[in-house]
Amino acid sequence: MKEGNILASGNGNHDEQLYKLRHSTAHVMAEAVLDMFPEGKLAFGPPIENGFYYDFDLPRALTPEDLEEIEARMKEIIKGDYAFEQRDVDVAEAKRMFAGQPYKIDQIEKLASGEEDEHGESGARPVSHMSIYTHDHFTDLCRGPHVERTGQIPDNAFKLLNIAGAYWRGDENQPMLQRIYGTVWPSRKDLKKYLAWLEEVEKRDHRKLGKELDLFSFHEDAGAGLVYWHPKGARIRAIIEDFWRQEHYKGGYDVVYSPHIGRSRLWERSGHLDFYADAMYSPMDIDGIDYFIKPMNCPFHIKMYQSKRRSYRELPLRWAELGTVYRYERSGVLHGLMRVRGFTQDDAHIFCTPDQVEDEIVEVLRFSLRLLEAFGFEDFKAYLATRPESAVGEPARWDQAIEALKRAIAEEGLPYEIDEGGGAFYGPKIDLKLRDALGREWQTTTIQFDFNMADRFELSYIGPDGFEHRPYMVHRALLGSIERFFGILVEHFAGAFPVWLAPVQAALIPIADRHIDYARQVAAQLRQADLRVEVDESGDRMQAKIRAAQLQKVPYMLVIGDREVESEAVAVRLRNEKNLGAQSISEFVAMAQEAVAEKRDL
RNA sequence: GCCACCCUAGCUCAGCAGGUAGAGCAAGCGCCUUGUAAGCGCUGGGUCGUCGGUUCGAAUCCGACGGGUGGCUCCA
Repeated sequence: MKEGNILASGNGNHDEQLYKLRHSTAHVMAEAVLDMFPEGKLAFGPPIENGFYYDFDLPRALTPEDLEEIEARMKEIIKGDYAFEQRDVDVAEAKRMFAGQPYKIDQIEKLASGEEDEHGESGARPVSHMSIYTHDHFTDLCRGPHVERTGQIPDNAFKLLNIAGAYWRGDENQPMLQRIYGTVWPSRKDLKKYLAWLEEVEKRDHRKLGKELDLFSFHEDAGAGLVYWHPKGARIRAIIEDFWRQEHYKGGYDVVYSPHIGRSRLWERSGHLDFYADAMYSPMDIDGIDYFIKPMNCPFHIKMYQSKRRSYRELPLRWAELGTVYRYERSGVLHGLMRVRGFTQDDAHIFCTPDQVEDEIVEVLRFSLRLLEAFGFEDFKAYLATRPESAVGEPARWDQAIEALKRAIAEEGLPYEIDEGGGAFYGPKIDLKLRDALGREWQTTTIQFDFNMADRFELSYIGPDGFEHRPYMVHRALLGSIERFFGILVEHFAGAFPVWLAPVQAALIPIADRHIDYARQVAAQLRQADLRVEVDESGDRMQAKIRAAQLQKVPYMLVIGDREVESEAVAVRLRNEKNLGAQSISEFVAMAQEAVAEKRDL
């Protein structure tokens, strides 16, 4: 997950300034840290989106109190207004200067040998000189650029945010370093804006809202990463799934169901046991035969394909399934609904002839965008993932498939980036990321070109020539995982779901107990009109009932007192605090149904 | 899995120089019968994540395990 750039200036010069500011602040922080820990070892400290970090190897673990002290020291360095001075040194001098800094020496050697360039990319040319930057008494190996003087860093617009562990060079076999994340902005106002954004992120956290809105839970005593859908969460999920199913039928798909476990031979054949055994749940022994709970649905759909002879005349076959899969995710990566061990893929496999595959991929892209737009998302970006190191299939087929995916993206006019080596072992893929209401990117859709499974299972169809041919497979999930997509929706809407998704669309609020009977009658009528309603029969006063509905983010609050009973009406209040006054039941039904049909907020 | 931190009633949290637990909200009951974001009162509720250790004595100190948070690595 990447944080959105809330300044979103789109101004290249501005970005350059921010880069310098953040990079320079990282250096100032490193100096402050070394002041506190003279024996500390420096690793890398780059600027990043919205801030910077610096990795250190320190004699003890940092505490939040240390951050305050480091910040105070940083302010002094800024006040000192030291110049950032750049110069080039040769390898020998660089090694001398960083003699006590093993990570820097490592970097110098990698640069000198050409093993890595200054971006950490491999295959660079050996260099004889390298750039260093000095300010005050701190020097770092660095290609810059920096601001001219430390005094140009606004001392009231930076903040150290948190401490985290990070492996040296991102390699889990290397030492664990301590990383300090910080943020810095051109002005105090910008910093405040960013901190407010972070607060908003926290407020919308789906784990917090999930609890407050009674949508789902996890149970440590019953297993980590396994989701329990409460009635209200399940209600929303059912709506999503119903909509999904209808759209798929309309889009020329068929919906299928498959088992949750399968014999080991299935997973050997598919290659999953070779490539992903570590991430699969351990086998269970049934009558002396190993069965695995499924980490993917594809082998099952393949078995169905094989259930009879296929003709080119019935292709493409588009089989979709809301298939729940289980994967053993390492404990440290679990995160609310976003990363779980049991989840439901909105999966589908398309079996087609080689000359159909490109059209199919274009159509899947189109279909996916249409589906996601229905949930209120508008901003998408594509990522084209190419051949990973451990892959099957000849490079020529990969190249051909990648070209096909490129053409599909071009046809939809989507902006895209190449994700080098990010493909699945069985084929390249297009991932879609959407941007949510806070500007954050989330990966949902994945469309994978798979020319491996069909080979492994020796799939075939009879062509017009009467001979057997190998079909191509496209593997796709559009919402991704239903659990994760639901979490994204919760955060995107901050729990205030549009009417069509709201688990309770209207809260009926009788002012006094004598209005309860009428409220129940109204509720029955609304249910007949396919609206989801609840009558608040608690002993609370009206104000408290409104507050309760408001906190539950119920779109419509229907207040019922003597006047409404008398005139067979309801007094409509919206969750945005607008008061629409009295409406007849049919008026309200028409309004609510329209909001549902148009998938509107209210 | 790795580093750091955290785990006290359903929820949010207080209790931190070790002397066997509190608040607000929620819940149950009662009073009030109410007009657009919290009416009042009473009551019940916790083997302080689990196990082990130190101690006369542990929610409080130490260790292991489980779960979580922020990152790193990983993500078919």
